Amino acid sequence: MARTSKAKARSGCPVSMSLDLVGDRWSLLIVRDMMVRGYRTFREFQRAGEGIASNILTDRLQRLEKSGILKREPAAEDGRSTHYRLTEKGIALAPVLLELLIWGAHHEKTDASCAAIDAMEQNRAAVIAETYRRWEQRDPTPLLPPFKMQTKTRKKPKGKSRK
Amino acid sequence: MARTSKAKARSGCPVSMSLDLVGDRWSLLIVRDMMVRGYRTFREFQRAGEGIASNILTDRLQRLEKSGILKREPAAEDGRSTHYRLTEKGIALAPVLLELLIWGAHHEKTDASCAAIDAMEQNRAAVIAETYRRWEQRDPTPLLPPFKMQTKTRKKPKGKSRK
DNA sequence: TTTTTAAGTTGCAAAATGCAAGTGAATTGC
DNA sequence: GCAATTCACTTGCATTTTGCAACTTAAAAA
Repeated sequence: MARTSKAKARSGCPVSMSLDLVGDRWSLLIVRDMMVRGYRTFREFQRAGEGIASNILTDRLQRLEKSGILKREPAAEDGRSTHYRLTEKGIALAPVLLELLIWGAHHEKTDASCAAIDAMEQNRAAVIAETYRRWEQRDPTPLLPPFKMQTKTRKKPKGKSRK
Repeated sequence: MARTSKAKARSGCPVSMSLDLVGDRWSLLIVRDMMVRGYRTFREFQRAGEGIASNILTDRLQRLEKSGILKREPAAEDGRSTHYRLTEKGIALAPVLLELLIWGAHHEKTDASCAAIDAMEQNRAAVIAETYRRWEQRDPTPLLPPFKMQTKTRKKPKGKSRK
């Protein structure tokens, strides 16, 4: 059940308040899917995310909508479908995601190319600007391709996964 | 019970891997306490954090230690006490926290002074540099003062809380 | 008209969280 | 030296959140 909108603010610290909204394992992944992969539908989040359950996805989409990070709009081309779109507040999370990306790439073994990360790190402003441009123009071209999903029971395959 | 070190990586995406480590409601608050407030002991986290239960705090500290974000060292001056200290990997979260701070301050009603946030936003590199300096020199002076805690059952008092 | 598909909902089991009380070793106060 | 206090946890238990599989409803396709 989605929590009611005025649930709990733990302190007046901005970091704490930010984490009240997006401090869980899924919210920022959904925002990432919308921001850098151009995903817009429930289906896309569910299939191409890293295995979120549909009830949790429903809950997170509702919470993100309530906190003003995204909004839903009916899909023009298909009456069954809904498009989710980031608000200005949502797209403003771009720097947070970029720093999480850079940090993870430096300190964990990820599938990201070092060269690509270095390039982003050297050009943070340009990456952010391009992210905003794509959002403003509703350009759904992925900024980054999705990374391979890990299967539950086996380890990461040894081969070099992406160029 | 703290999860074993090779628990679950959900995908090779750096953002996802970062969130596997710090994507919960408490981990980044602990890092913030260490980074900008100079807190070092269990006690300080427990009292001045925003109400974390002691068993959860224990669990988070263990997890953060296992993931290499902080390390524990016995307190020289008191045999009962332990000092927690960020590693290089931990202090490297500074940009993530700074962006969360800026985002929260802009998009939520927080207790942070607008002028202070603006100053940080205009001087990100200087803020990060100062954070690193304090870490390197083990300077425990708070970079930012703690914000007021919210009580559970009543709303935020109306008076202007901090200048 | 039947079948598929999108976007959920529902029920239930398992895990994580929160709370209060308790533990044991080190330290302080007297 | 000894009782009281402090620090860093544990433990037990209730509540909440998550994960999983199956089911539903409306719209589109065949």
